[in-house]
Amino acid sequence: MKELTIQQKKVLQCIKFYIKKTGFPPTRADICRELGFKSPNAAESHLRALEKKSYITIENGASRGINLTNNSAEKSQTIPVIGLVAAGSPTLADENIEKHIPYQESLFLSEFDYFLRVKGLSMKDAGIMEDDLVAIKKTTEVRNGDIVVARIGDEVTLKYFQTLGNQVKLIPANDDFEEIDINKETEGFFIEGKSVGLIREN
Amino acid sequence: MKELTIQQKKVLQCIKFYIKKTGFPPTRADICRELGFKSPNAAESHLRALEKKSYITIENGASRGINLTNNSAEKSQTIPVIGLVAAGSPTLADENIEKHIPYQESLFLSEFDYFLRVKGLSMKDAGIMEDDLVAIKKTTEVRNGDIVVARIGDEVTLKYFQTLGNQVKLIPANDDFEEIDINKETEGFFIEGKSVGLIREN
DNA sequence: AATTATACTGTATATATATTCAGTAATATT
DNA sequence: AATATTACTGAATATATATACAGTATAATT
Repeated sequence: MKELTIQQKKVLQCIKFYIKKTGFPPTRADICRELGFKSPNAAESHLRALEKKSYITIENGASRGINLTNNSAEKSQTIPVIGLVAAGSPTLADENIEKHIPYQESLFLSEFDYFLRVKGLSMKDAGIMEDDLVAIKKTTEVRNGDIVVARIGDEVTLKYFQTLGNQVKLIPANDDFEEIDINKETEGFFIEGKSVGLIREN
Repeated sequence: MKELTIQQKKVLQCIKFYIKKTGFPPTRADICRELGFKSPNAAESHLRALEKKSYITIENGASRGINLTNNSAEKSQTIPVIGLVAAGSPTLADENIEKHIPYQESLFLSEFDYFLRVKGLSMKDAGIMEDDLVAIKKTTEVRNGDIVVARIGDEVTLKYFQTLGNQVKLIPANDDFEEIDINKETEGFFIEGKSVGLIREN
């Protein structure tokens, strides 16, 4: 896939936007209007360049005969899967990302930012098993009873959240694990987000 | 939403197909070619009828200025959710279907046919909780250890599958529930399918 | 019985549109 | 130093296209 110039990218974006807005591709004149060109040939040349680099195909002679190729078509949105084993904050940095999976906006009731791959069985009684993917929404606003991603220093865990005053309890859903009691203000303590859903691939 | 005539449906289908094929809407002449009309006005009148019934919008003066409305746009594929409480086989009959949810082909590793809404906690230790949606693949080919949808008469349950010879064990993942021992040939006993995944909406 | 909607054919035409040709200018590549 | 690529303006034009108008015919609605 050949790289596009800045102007070519603009034209490609313009085409995508126009199709989204109207349902059909733009004419040369439409592109000129959108991007401020004064000659239809400006659009024409860019289109031919995009065609040459196979971001679009052009049906010759047809009006609005522009077709986005698979390459340039908006990829179906994907969402990252992050391993819980990773030390430190579950960041979206590349090294923490296990893979990307296709994502459907309306999959869960709430929006979410990434999937966390669960390690261990500390939330077993909440039906969260090893290797499950927990959908995490990045937020610090969590309520008692929420299942949260908490970080203490480099340690990241998934636990029930329970608070009273300045004291926070991180409660596992498994008798074999110990509850964690911590002060809200403790250095290195953060609530990274909360669980809004789960998927399991058998 | 007003009903369409047979011809109008054909024209609408033709538009959808044309867009899928080429990436842009058809001209009046294109529609005539596809449907065998001899006058562009045949297409024109149908388009105006579709516009009137708000299946499409037409941008006047623009070539190929046809835009499918939300109503007529292809709905993203959905998959049915069936309540486990339903007596009898979990059929795809309307009365058993709780709702449809958007479905992404590649959501799980295996294909599946429907989601089963879980009632009760008999599979709790397998991390399957009340109201979870278990992705079910319709099949009778199941292996020891699979989580299966079994039906005995009118009773439908989700259990671990274990077999030896002609004897089948349906094993719950919860000590509070009893294992079911049954002969493969028992009248009214069926394996409806097996679990291939799970999603939970918090 | 009169009107309206459906379902076309056939002709005509203004204009929307693709596309070519002739330039200019800056930058990158060979 | 010569050539190609990018990035346009500006003008011209063949043709692709929407769309109006004049009909014909059948079925549905009022």
